[in-house]
Amino acid sequence: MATIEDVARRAGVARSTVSYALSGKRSISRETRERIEAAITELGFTPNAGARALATSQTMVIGLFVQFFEDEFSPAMLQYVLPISDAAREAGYDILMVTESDGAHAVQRISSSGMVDGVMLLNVAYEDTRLPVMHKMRQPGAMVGLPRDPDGFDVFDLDFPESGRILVDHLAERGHREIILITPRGDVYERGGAYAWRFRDAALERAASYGIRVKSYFGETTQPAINQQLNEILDARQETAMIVHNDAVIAALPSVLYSRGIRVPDDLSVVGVFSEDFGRLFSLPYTAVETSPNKLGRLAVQALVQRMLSPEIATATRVELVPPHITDRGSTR
Amino acid sequence: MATIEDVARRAGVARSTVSYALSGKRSISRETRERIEAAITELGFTPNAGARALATSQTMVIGLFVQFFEDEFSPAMLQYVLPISDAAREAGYDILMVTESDGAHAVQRISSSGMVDGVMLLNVAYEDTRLPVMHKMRQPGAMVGLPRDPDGFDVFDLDFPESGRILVDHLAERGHREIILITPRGDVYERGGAYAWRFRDAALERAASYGIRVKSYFGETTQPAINQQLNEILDARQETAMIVHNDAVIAALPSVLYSRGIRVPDDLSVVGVFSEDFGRLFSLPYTAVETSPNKLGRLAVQALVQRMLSPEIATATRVELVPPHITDRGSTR
DNA sequence: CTGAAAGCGCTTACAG
DNA sequence: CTGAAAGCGCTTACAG
Repeated sequence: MATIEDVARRAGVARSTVSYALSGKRSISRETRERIEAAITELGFTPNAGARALATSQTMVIGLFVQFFEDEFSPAMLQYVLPISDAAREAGYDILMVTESDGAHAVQRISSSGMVDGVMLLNVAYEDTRLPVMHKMRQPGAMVGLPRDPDGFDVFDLDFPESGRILVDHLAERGHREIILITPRGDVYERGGAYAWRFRDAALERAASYGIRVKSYFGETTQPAINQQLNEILDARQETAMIVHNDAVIAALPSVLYSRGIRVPDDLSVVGVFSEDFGRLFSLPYTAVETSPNKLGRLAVQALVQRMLSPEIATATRVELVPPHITDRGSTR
Repeated sequence: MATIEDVARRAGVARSTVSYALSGKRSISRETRERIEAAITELGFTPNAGARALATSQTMVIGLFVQFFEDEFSPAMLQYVLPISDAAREAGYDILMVTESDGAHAVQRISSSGMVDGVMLLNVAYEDTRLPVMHKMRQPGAMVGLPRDPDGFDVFDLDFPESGRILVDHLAERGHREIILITPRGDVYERGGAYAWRFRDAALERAASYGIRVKSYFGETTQPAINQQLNEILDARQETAMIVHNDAVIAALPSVLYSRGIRVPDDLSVVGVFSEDFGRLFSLPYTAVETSPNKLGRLAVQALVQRMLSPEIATATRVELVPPHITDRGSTR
């Protein structure tokens, strides 16, 4: 591999001149620049990223920490990863994707060895074990998902309480007085998936204010348990509407309803919480709160990039709950 | 951040001694080692990855190049990414995941800057534009998916021709004489997704040898086109069996069949090509060739790691077509 | 407008 | 068993 030294020799200049030609940090005479450019082309020179990182203390890499839980539905994750990767690249950063099950250890390992300029967390739990490590590392951090202690980070999340409320409002306006609510699985609550109870508590409270009765179930996440549970729920059903806040359940819902001959919205009103892409993937004909993974991912990257560029704001805390928006697919009475 | 110099000073030894204590590449007296270890703990020292990479020419990072095509079904991709990431970590490597749409440029950029020790390609096309770059780069490469010119790389793929044959055999043995075949979308052929025609050609040839008539369709990949096409195919159907080699179509199939009252296998035999995880995700009750993304991903990583460790084999070519295996879910006559 | 040199934080022959 | 020093390939004050 050609080094900057090779280029300098070939162009008959000093290494520093080549470096400045590359960075544009000082003006170079036309002639010199052309000789350097020619040499670079002829030698096929690309600066070595490791050497550059060592000299500048900048790797131009963002660490993306993803956790996969057995009890969660994986396709949703990709919706965040892709926009994050794209947004990072647009800002000139590459993505080191880390999927180790011991997330705290992974963050520690990657941040302390200086492999990345910033850390991005996905699938954040309320008491996330990665947060203590994040607080001590020298790089700035951002995340999608609201933890208990977001101090010093950029945090983006859907406004889940408001999501719960507007779905209840939507059904209340249409006269429903008894509602089924299917939530994430119980484990998610125990693990501290804040989105689960933030959504549910707000929905229950709003329903109570209307005098609406809500029957709440922890949804399953794997087959055949999903279908079995749905059938049991539907066997016992007296309610006229259903709110589903569980990706795996809503993905399975159309076939279960078909098989039972339950028509939506004539026999049952259904609303959910999922992204447009997710809905398209599973052909879901249900009105839903859009979860905007795309938007959340991009916002988080942009905020993180800002933070990496200006250490002054490195200690500020920014929590942004994106307002929910209902996509009406006509699945309610 | 503490450096190796800080540790050396604190332990009262030379930098080199600390380095050797870290790597274990020469014996250190008990006392000295203990002093060094204490210093490391007290200072919270972790070697700087960039400096190490510069000194050793090893980054311990694998570049994973993923392409997302509009006309392909994304959830399948994650099934490869996860096992690859896990297998890499087990071997001591991290994953730089690159999703740029210009794959050739991305490989060029990452490999020439020395950010990775090896390159892994996913979603490989027959005439993959990334291959020419791969042939010129200095790092070893591996891929999942068979290109026209695999020279010098480790290539792993499902044996698609054999997959097509055993599915035809499976239906032939059960007496089917007329079969519907739904393939990937036409674009995939044009783009050079070899798995598409390798599977189809072999299936058609085997069917011909039995005197079985096959009606072949390019499947759609997005709703509502999928359902519409399926309905048209089923309206015109005279066949007794269906082979589906298209993720998006098979994911949508259960609800279409439900809605038309077509029972499997009583009214129609159905077989597909998908992984166990994929089948679980979409609750697919169909007999299928297992695509083993898990196995393919891990094999490719292991081969790549071998290659990175022993430059002697760096020029060898290894093409491994994993024999297909049918998972019988009772969806045929 | 350009060069010579120090320094980033490691590893590894070379010496003893 | 341990140290002093060169070198990996860049960037950036410092000088002119």
